[in-house]
Amino acid sequence: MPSDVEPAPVSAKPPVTLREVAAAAGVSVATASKALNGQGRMTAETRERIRETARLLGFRPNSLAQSLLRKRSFTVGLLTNDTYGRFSLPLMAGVSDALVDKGVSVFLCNVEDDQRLGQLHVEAMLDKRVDGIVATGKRIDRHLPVDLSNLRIPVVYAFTQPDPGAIGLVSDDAGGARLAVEHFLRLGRRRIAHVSGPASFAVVHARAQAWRDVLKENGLAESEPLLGAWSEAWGHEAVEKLFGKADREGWPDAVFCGNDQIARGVIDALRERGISVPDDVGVIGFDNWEIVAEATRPPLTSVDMNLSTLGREAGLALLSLVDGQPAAPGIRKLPCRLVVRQSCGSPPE
Amino acid sequence: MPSDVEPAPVSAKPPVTLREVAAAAGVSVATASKALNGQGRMTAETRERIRETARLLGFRPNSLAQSLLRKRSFTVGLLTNDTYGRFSLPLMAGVSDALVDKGVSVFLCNVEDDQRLGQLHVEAMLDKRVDGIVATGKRIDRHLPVDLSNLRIPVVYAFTQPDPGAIGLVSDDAGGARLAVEHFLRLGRRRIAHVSGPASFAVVHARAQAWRDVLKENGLAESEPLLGAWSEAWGHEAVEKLFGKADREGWPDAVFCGNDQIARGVIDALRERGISVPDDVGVIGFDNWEIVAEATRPPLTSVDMNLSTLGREAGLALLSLVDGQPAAPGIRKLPCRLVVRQSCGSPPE
DNA sequence: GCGGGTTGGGAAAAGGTTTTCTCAGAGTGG
DNA sequence: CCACTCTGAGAAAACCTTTTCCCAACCCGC
Repeated sequence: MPSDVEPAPVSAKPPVTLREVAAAAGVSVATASKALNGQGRMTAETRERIRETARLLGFRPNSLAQSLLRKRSFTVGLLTNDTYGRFSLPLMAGVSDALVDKGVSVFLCNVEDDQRLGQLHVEAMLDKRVDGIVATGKRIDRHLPVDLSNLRIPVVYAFTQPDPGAIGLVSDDAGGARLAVEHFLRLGRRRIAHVSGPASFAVVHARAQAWRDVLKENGLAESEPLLGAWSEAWGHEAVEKLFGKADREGWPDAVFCGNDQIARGVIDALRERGISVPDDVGVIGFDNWEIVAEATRPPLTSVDMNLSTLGREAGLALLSLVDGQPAAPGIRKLPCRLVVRQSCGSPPE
Repeated sequence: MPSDVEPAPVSAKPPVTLREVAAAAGVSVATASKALNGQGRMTAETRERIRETARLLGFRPNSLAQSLLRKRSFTVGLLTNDTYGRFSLPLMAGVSDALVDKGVSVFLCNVEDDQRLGQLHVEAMLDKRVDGIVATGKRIDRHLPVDLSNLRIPVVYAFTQPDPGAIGLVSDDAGGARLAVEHFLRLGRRRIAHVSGPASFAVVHARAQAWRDVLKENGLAESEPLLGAWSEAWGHEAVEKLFGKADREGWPDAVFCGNDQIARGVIDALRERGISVPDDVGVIGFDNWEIVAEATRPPLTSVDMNLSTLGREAGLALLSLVDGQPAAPGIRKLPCRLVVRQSCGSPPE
């Protein structure tokens, strides 16, 4: 028999159990358990000896067994249909971040827009006894393709349409839009246009309304927002509409865009027309998608929805729900944040 | 007592157990278990009755208990440090897709580049008795900030540097580069430049070498690749270097870029110089990041690394490892695919 | 009617942990 | 020396399912 010189864990060595620790320390499993969990009464000496033994043996409790008993799996599910992860990932990072300290892990499931897949994943989660579910999506005004309304376990909705009576966390789109428009105003801009995405999105209306409100509050002329697609191409088109007329006096001196891609299109189109950003026109985007915002020339000032904070809040909310603390249902809006780069110029002295 | 009219599951009703099913069907738990799993011997009538009872009660077996017994949790961990998910998400989609049919769920953990976080997550996974781990990252030539080499459970590396003796799956970068350069050649392009990322990346060398090889094989003049950053800005700069000289004869008629962002910068810069893509110069990118590739003007032909296939293969490989089937260690390269859009023009008649 | 095979189903252990209950022994006061 | 209270630790149940025996009853042929 080869002398077991030390490491070489042959890959198939079963984990050490509490029973083995107890045997090695010369106590019962009950005592061992209590020693490691700081429960029960025993001499400090005994407790320490058991702990030391456990450490030496590399004992790690089997979560499965614990979960079975405690009826808590210390696991939550994160459901999303955001394939590209543009929104899900920061959100997931937040959720995960909020939970990792408490020893809670996250099942991430992308259900696309597939009912069957959604059903499948939710059932898998339920079978694995997740403690709760965070539902998230790629837009605020649509449900995921699954029904989470009668689930026996808590559900928190983040950045997706919540079921009635549930807890939902979304970004404060109106507030975000205000941030942008007011930033323009502070910089002395007065003719502020708004170019946004399809009218079918709720956020488009929320942002447009806030834009209008701020203009009105400041006694400025209101106009119609330009609604189109969430694309660069639409940004180009919109510039054509806004700056196509010969009358330079009618040109805006600021464009607030519904997302960063539109903003990028706008900035590119302006440059092609020889209109300077930010000297002639300021531009603000929405989403603060760094990969886009930092690549525009000049880098794009943009509204950040603080998705990772949203995720963190969602995680914490779910956790307190899991702990049985009641929480008021309804939609909670979390503030956005303006990330200033160079597409708006500096404030006047 | 309110008549239990039907739904209204009061949120806190414990799941129905096998014991309850057995009681309701008037059999023992053993028989019930066997009936539901198609094991054991009993009259078809009994089996059917038990199944019907289970269905009626909405019984779903407790995965935790099953896992405890079978020593398989039907759960795998996916470790990544790719915060933006540019690479991880397609990969994860593939992994998940390969596993969902087998009833296996995926823990996604982003460890950033944080040792502590990595340690934490790996231990959590181990405690939860994941059946295996897929390690993935944002570049092929770096290790994750965790040591997975002595883990007792199978590990498959996908799109990250594997430990020696382990199984790794990566994209065939050289093959992908060949695809691009040969595409140019088929279109009649002869002066093919290469603009890529930092020299510190292994893929940069692999792709550049393949580019050089294809040129040499075809008796074309070789030159040095232009190495810089993975950014649009570098694409602009590179165009300045390549097309700055007055001598038009020395200009390339094709640029093969190390990623799509560089390609985008190149295309934009060419347009600004009045050089037509694809008429004067063809451009190919790498990564096929649709969000970029479809927004360039014209849309960008790009090499796709088939990451979701990579993920799927990784998932299947892990699964067979978990099932105890031996697999040859080493790095397996999966082919890339050229996605043709409009940045290279059409083949000559 | 009886030995032997088959059939239908149950009892019990196993998996690893937590928790409640119990108990033996030690210490204390009278 | 006795009754009582602590103290430290163990036995066992519980969580839920699977699986390995095991057993009773039935059927068959002789």
